[in-house]
Amino acid sequence: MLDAKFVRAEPEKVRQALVYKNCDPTLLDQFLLLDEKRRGLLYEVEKLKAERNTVSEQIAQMKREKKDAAAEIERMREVSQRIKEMDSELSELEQKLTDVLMNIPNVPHESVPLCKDDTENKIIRCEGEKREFDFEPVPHWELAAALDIIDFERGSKIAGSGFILYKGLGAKLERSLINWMLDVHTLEHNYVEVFPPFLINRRSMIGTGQLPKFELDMYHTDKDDDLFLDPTAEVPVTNIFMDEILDGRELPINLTAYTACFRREAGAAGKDTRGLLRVHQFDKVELVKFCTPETSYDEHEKLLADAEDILKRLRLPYRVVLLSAGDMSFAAAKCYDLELYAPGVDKWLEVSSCSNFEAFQARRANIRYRPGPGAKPEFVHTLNGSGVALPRLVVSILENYQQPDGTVEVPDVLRPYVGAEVIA
RNA sequence: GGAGAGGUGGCUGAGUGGUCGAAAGCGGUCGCCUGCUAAGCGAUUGUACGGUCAUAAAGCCGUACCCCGGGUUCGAAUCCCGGCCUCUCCGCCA
Repeated sequence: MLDAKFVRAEPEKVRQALVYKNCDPTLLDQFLLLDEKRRGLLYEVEKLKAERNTVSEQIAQMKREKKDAAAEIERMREVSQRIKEMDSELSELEQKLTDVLMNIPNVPHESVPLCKDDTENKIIRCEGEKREFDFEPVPHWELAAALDIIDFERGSKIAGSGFILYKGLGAKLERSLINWMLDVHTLEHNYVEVFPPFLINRRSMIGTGQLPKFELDMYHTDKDDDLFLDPTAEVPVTNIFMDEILDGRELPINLTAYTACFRREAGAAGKDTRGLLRVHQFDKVELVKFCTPETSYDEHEKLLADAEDILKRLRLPYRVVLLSAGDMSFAAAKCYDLELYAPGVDKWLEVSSCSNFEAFQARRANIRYRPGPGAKPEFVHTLNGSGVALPRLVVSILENYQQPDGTVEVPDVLRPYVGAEVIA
């Protein structure tokens, strides 16, 4: 959520954000109109409340002196009635105002290309060499089926399409990757590991910006519980400090978490759905940072480097893409995607989005810090990035490390975890 | 699932329907003092929204906030109802 004062002061920046992030541009005018109305009404009702407070005090005084206050009480009865009516009108206005504000996206950082779609995304750099094959590389679903490490049919049988059953060394590879990535981030990148709940309440989903706009993308339990299945560890981990005031001296706080992630992927039907490319449940190791506004863009680069390090250590070819405004998420101010090359499907696959949300999430989730002793609390800046998401990483490993006989070499760094040099 | 207790400021913890934004302590900040440190003394110390000012800061004025939402009342931290959460005991269970 943006600061109402910012929207008032910089309407043109907000209008631009609405246009380039493909949101309803009239939201700005709705906001300004409602805001104006609200301030007028607020002034009126507060005047009445001030009167009520003074007269109530007089009544108390008169009662103490045993004087008759019947006339004042009668008058205040009417004033209170009036206040009640105006208050309910006001809270209706405020509800509308919040609804509007909640649907206004974050403003892109000045370094972000202004474009409504992905056509102006910038490839910042490519890392690692694409492997030269002296045979025709096959897609991961063929490799996995032949090696019997993923059973797509039985996964579907249990849950539905887009749900994966890993087997044998496939399951072990998955578990190894999770453990290895967590070890790298905690032991070498200075993150603290957390293991959050996988079911999340509505308030938290609003806090990070998944709601109210994207409710249909989420799995939701029945009305009595009103809980959502974790779509990304960003949600439970960012909300750890909801409604708290952090000590500025503790910042930056770096957290990493493994969670399963659940997404309905409504509206993505038929697109890249083969094999592991787009699934409803997947594993992910996430990186989350809380920092001061002064350092958030430096921390953003560090976050990117920490995620990239995983891909470098696995010696996989990838590229770094700076997303344009229209391709970024609703809450982000700036975002880099990491895309791994997968030779079997001959595609660049997104395995991480590293975003700086500035104070957008912190304002919604009410996460503040005290810059110094006795100083006023300020909103923190929050950042997160996948470090990294598993299915497409597995795709890239299988397809890049495949051998002519259909077996797959295990990357060096994973061998102690998998306990094998080859998946055969 | 059943029974009970409770949710107060950065923290601990009092609290009477009106003089409570809220005692006290801790912590923080500023100053004094002790030649350093520790201790001591004095003062100060919540947040949000709106207004005033020049849509700067400070100041000043107002309103709201003692878990959340309703209600009673001229007036609610205080009384009533609903919800959420925490703790204890029992049940069930990994």
